[in-house]
Amino acid sequence: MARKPQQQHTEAVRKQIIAIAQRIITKEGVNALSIRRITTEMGYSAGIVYHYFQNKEQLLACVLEQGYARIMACARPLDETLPPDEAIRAAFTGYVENGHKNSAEYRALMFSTSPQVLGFTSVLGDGKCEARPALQLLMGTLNAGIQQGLFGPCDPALTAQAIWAAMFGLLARLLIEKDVSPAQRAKLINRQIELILKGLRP
Amino acid sequence: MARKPQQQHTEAVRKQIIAIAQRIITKEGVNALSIRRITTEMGYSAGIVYHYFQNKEQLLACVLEQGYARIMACARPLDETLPPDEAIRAAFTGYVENGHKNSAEYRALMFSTSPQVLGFTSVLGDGKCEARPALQLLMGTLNAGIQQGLFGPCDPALTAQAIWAAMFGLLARLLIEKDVSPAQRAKLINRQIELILKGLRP
Amino acid sequence: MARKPQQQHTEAVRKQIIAIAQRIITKEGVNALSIRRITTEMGYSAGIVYHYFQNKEQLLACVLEQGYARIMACARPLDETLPPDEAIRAAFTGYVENGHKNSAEYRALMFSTSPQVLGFTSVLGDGKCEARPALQLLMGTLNAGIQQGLFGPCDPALTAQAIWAAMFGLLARLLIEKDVSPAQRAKLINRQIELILKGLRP
Amino acid sequence: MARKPQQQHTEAVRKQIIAIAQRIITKEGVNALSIRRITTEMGYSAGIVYHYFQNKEQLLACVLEQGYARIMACARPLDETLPPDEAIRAAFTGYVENGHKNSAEYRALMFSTSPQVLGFTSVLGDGKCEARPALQLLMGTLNAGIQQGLFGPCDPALTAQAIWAAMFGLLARLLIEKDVSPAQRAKLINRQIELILKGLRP
DNA sequence: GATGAATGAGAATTCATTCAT
DNA sequence: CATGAATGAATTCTCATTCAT
Repeated sequence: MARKPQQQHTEAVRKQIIAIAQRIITKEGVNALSIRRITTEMGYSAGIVYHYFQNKEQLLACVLEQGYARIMACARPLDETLPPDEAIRAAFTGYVENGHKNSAEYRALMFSTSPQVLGFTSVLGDGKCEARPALQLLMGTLNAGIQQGLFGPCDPALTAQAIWAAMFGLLARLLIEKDVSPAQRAKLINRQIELILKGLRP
Repeated sequence: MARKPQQQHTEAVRKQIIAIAQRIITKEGVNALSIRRITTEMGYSAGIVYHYFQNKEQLLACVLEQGYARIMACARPLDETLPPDEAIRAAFTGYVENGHKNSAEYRALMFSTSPQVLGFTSVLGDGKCEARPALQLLMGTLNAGIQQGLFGPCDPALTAQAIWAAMFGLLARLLIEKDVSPAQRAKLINRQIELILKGLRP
Repeated sequence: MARKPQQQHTEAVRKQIIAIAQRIITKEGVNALSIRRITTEMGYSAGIVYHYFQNKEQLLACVLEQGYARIMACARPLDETLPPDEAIRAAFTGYVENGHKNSAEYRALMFSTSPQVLGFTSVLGDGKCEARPALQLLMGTLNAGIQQGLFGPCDPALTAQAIWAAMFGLLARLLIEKDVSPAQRAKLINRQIELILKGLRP
Repeated sequence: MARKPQQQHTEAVRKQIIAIAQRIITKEGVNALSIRRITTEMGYSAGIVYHYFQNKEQLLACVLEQGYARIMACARPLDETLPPDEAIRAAFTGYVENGHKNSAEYRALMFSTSPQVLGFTSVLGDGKCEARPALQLLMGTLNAGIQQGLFGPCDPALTAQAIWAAMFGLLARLLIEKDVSPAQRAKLINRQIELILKGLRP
């Protein structure tokens, strides 16, 4: 009977740690994150973090994993009722805009070379297309397009990776170069998608 | 009379600082860079840096600027004697392979959000195509291709930026995900360029 | 009725704590011992220790006491069927070799200045010979040797302490200087015992 | 001109660090030594230590080296004008009494297993007798005694090590067991030396 | 121009211990 | 009996920076 509120509290503190860490990263980048800052902001002592996490590294991994989940939850998935090309256009427009909104978090996540983070962000490896839901979906859409004669024949795995890398590149630079105007951003997104879709033509 | 050799010496020390910093970054990444390490390796005392640079930040900017110059110098420029599509293929293959070789330095450079660094690495802004020699060249090649009927009509500035972003995205992820096999890397590069070139067709 | 199994359990936990602490000390030295490590290895929470012991210090004293008992149990006692000189030779050879095997534990024990530990490890005080079974035995052997004319007359208590200190010194330094070869170790042990036995001659 | 006082000051601070460290060790043992404590007592900031020493370990080694030097300087060396047995008696009486006076320091030194410290405290290894001046002297005295017919023939190196270990053992236990009365201490020292000298007889 | 002393802030971790539950 | 949350003090060490000399 007494356990539930306790558990809730426990979970709450853990979540609070993650939340504050997330906020710091989002606002000031991953280098600004320190155990001390988190706990000071919480009004707790520094040691408490080691109650809930083994390491700073592990804590960071959790934070980024949560961030990844959030981003993925926000991302409009490929709409399978649309024609493949329209689906791709819609999904990636959403993807870039969404990433742009969660700028710092996305950057911390997608630029991280930590093995733990790469565990769910890496996409280029041979066979990664099967491991990543997003890429799998994209591959499916490509296959559909090919069967419908909308797209020319191609290796769908490699192509999915190429498309993903291209869109990532645009988003990455938009995050790095902060002062691109919204109008220019929209134009770039459109042009990028256009280029890709034309590249897929039979 | 005595000033010139003095100035030369001054310049030499400055260059040495930058060179060592560059080496550290190249070998061990930007986080391994510390004033102490630089000066210790030089056999000087730490304070010396503040005679030549205001800040660590400013020093870093200088280092990266030099790095940028070096990378640009290494990059195979667009070969204007080749047909435009071949020129693009050759240039970007070289670009990615080259960036992959200077991994840490390239990453420090291209992922930096420092205004000073962005001063010569930003590419997405409206009008940036005229400011960046590399993009200018690419734009020229695109124009040539369009005139030759190889490429369909398009906004060459926007297209150059899109192409550049796409290739950057691939390189960026190759740098982040360290364990992509050379074979897979080659395939990805090829597929990416193929996709782009097909996207340019009339 | 329910108390007895409870008490048994209580005792069992206490023993387990001591056993694990002993293992840690034996393997990694006394500095590697921490409450957390003990309880983690037990699958208990850290607080549990304070149900069974007042302090880390007190816990440590208990551990060392047990260790002392074990070492004493292992030590080949003086064989009263042998001639006194042979008995001494055999016992101390065994003593040094045995201490060398349980290196870390022996060191933690014999170098400890904690009053609690000294309660059963001190040997030099006036009258300690009667309080320490090991010294008592040695004294008996000396007396036997004297009566048999094997050893010259002497104060047996003082002599037992001197002999013990001499052998302790050799063992102590063997533990401190880790890289003495087994051959050299054997030679030193022999020489030490030889020196002592000759010193006892009439 | 300005350099000398500077150098003097530099040296002074270094010495002060060592002196305070020495005092802490002497008073409260080697485990009580911390960088913070040293610098706080000096009225300096903690970082200063790393100006003068690379490590805590290195600092400790310096402290102990100094301590070793001091102890050695205090130790009455073997008096070569005395007959060998008298020389040994005098030297070791002085050695034990002296070690007893600098109790904690001696303990920190002689019980340390740090390689750096063992570099000048180890004595048991094969050939160490040639490397340690003190042992060399003792060996010389033994040889003299043998030639004079005072001592029986023996391996002088091994014997020197054995004697040294025996006396070390007595001193070590005197340091560990703090409450041995001066009278008992004197008796023990005498008995120990007696035992050894008798052991050396032909 | 160059040094070396010195700082102060901050980094991650570890630990023994307490206490309400 | 046992837990788990929490603390607070301690640990070594690193770093950018300043400044008198």
